[in-house]
Amino acid sequence: MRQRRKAPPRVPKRLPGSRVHAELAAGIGMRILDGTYPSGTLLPNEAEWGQMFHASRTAVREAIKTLNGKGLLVSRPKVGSRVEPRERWNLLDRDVMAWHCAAMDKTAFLISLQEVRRILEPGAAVLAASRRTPDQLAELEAALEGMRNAPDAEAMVAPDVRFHLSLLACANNELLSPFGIIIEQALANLFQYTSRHNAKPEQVIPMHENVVKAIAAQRPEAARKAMVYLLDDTDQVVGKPPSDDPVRAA
Amino acid sequence: MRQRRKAPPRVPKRLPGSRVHAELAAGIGMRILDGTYPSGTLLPNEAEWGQMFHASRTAVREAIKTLNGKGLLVSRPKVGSRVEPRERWNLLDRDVMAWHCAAMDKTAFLISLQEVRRILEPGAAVLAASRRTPDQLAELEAALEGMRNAPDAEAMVAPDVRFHLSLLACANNELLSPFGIIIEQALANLFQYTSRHNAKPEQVIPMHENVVKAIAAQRPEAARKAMVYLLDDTDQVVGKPPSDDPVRAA
DNA sequence: AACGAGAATTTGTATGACAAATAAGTTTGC
DNA sequence: GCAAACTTATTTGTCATACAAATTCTCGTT
Repeated sequence: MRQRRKAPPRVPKRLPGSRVHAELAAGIGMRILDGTYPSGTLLPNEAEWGQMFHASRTAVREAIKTLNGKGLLVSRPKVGSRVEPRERWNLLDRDVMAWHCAAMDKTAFLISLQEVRRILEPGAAVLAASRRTPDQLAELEAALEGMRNAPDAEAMVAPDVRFHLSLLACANNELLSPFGIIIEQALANLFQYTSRHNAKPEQVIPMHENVVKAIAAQRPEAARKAMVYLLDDTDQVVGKPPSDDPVRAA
Repeated sequence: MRQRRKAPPRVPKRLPGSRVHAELAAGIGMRILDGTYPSGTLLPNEAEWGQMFHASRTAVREAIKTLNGKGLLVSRPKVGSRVEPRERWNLLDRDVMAWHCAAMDKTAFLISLQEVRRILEPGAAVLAASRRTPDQLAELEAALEGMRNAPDAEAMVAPDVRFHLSLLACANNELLSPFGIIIEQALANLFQYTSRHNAKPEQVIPMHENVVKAIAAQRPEAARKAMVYLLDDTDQVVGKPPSDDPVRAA
C-alpha cells in the first residue's frame, strides 16, 4: 500500500521524464530562432525567465549555459544575456537545427540543405572511393541492402540516411562527420515530398548502386558523377532544376 | 572611507575575469578530447569533479550542461555522465575545435581542415558568383584591400580570414556560415607554416584577385577554378600535392 | 529461478545568500 | 564647466544545503 500522507504537488505538473532545464533551453532557444529576440537583443534576466516558466534560477542558468554552448548567447554580469549575431550560431547542432526548422519555412530550408549536400557529398564520394576500408564498404553495402528490402517509401528513409552517413564515414575525414546532421534533416524533411510526388522511385536503388560500385572499384571520379546524378534526382523532387555540372557538360 | 572589517578571502585566489564554470568546461572538455575519458566511458560524478577543481557542484553542473550542449556528454540520473561516441561531437564548435586542436597533432589536423576546404570553398565560390549582392562584393573587395595593405605575413592572416568568410557570406546560404570556424582554424594554424616556408608569397594577392574578379563578373565556373588554384597554392605550403581537378585536366 | 520491494546512488530542482563585475548616476576637485 | 573619482544599483557568478526524481542494484520472497 502506498502512503498518501503528503499533499499532491500543486504547481509542478511536469510530465515524467522531462527535464526542466531542457524545456527552458528549448523554450528560450526557439524564441531566439523564430526572431522573438533578434540578434543583439538583450534577453530578460534570469529571474524573469524563472517566473515565466515557473522554474528556479538554477534551472534557468543551466538552460542558458546550454544555449551559451551552442553559440546563441553571451552573458555578462550587470548587462545580461545578449543574442549573438546569426553567423556565430551553431546551426549544425541538432537542437538548433530542430528549433530553426520549426520556426522557418521548411521548403526554403530544404533547398538550403540540398544546396550544401550538392557541395559536400560529391566531394565526400571522391574521398570515399580512394580511401574506404573494406569494413566501411561492407557497411555501405549493408545500408544499400536495407534500402532494397524496404517494403514502402517510408521504410526506406532510415536505411537511406544510413547509406549517406556511411558514405561520409568512408571518406575518413573526421571533420566530415558533423555534416551527418544535415543529411539526416534533409532526408527526413524530404520524405514529406517523396511520399507526395514520388518521382521515379524505381530509379532510386540503381542510382545508389552506381555509387557503391564506383566506391567499391575505387574510382573517385565515377563515384563523384554517380553522386551528382543521385542528387539531381533528389532535387527534382524538391522542384529545383538539375545541376549544370561542368564535367558532365564537357 | 572604506571599511575593512571583513578578512580577505583565503581560498579563492582566482584570477579576475575567469569564470569557474568555463574553466571546468574547458578542463573536462580537454580531458575528453585528449582521450583521457574515451567514448562510452563514465565520467567521475559531479561531486568528484567539484573536489578535483575545488568548485561547487553548481559550477560543475553548469560546465557539464555546456558540454552537454556541444554533444560531448549525456547525463542520466543514477548512471552519471557518459562520453558520447565521437561522431556525435560537435567538432565544428569553436571550443571543441580548440580543445581538439590542443590535444591532437596539428599537422594531421591541418590536412583534414584543408581537405574540407577543398570540398567546400570551390562550391561556395560558384554560389557566390551567381548570387552575391553588390554589398557583399564590396565587403569581399575590402577584405582583399586589407590583404594588400598588410605590412608583413603575420598581418595578412586577419584580412585573409575576413576574405574567406566574406566569400562564404556571398554564397547566401545560411548553412555555409558555420564553416567559417573551419576556415579560421585552418588559416590560423597555417600561418605557422607560411611564416616558415613562405612559398611564393608574391602570388597570393593575384590569386585572391582572380577570385574576386570572377565573382564580380558573375562567372561561377571561373570563380570555382580560381578558388581551386588558390587552395592548390595553400596545400603546397602544407606539403600536399596539388589537386587533380578533372575540369582543369580536361 | 523469477519476480518484486526496497535500498542506494546519482543527477535534477529549489532556495537563499553573498561575491564579482560593470553600467549609470553623483559627487568632488580643479 | 568639466573631468575624474566615487557610489550605487543591477545582473550574472558562485557557493552551500536540502530534497525530489530516476534508475540501478540488492536481497528476500515465492
